Amino acid sequence: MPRKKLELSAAEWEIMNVIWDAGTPLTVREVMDRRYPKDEKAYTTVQTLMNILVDKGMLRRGKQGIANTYSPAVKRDAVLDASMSTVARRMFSGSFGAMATYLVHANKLSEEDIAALRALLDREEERHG
Amino acid sequence: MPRKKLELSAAEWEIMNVIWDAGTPLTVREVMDRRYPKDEKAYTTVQTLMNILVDKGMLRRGKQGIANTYSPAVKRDAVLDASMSTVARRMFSGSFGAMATYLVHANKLSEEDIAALRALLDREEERHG
DNA sequence: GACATTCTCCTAAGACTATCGTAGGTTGCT
DNA sequence: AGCAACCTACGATAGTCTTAGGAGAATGTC
Repeated sequence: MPRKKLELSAAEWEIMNVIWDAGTPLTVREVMDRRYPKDEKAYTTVQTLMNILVDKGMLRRGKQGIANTYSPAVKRDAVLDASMSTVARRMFSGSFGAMATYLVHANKLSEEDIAALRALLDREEERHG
Repeated sequence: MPRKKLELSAAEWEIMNVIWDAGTPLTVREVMDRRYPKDEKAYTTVQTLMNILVDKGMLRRGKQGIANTYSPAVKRDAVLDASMSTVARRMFSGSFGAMATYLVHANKLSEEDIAALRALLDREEERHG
């Protein structure tokens, strides 16, 4: 049975990001070309990882000629939500507010980031009354 | 040799949080009492984890009678910075701004969180001119 | 002194991750 | 038909994470 946990390792994130960005199904070769053009990882390593991602229910396998193709089986936002919840739980006692505070407080945001964030907050407030 | 990477696994975060919160050196038993009062983990498991944390340079070992005591060797903020940078790199193409946007956009913040965040932004802006 | 308790230290199994090699199938060119 | 290029499937290895048991030292109690 497919596993349920919507969590990804570092290497898995790299690959999922390529595939989410692509918008169309990709082969192992295409992921290689885009993400590891200098063979930073072996072809078979990427292949193995992508097969694991199928097992995890993250990717869906298709066929294009002889080659397997892979497309997302879950939305990036869903994985993002699950992963960020885990981060919040581990590092901020479960509080997303504390995480936001950290970002501002720890000087992680540029001037532009701050301006954009403020604008976003204004818009949100308006939307919700 | 001590390792350098300022990264923690899930179980390691649990323990480090207890010790950072305490403010004083703690024994394995004390960590057990505070975090696993119902023996959710075996004593020796916690002990092993704490020894690993010493190896990683996260904890410093002391003595209190026969028992070892453990205190933080690194500041929580330093580990938070390193870990959040990793998260940003993996999940938000390295952008903390994108992470902040996500928090607001994905409805992860309560009314209070948003108000507090806005106040914080105001104060920051004032501080920097 | 004997016994229970409480430590420490050492060891290790099981799962997951990351890495890659090898064997063998398809395709297409000459 | 033969060969190179490319693909898949499978297996092997090493490392980390999580968990915990067992041996043996120190301490407290009777």
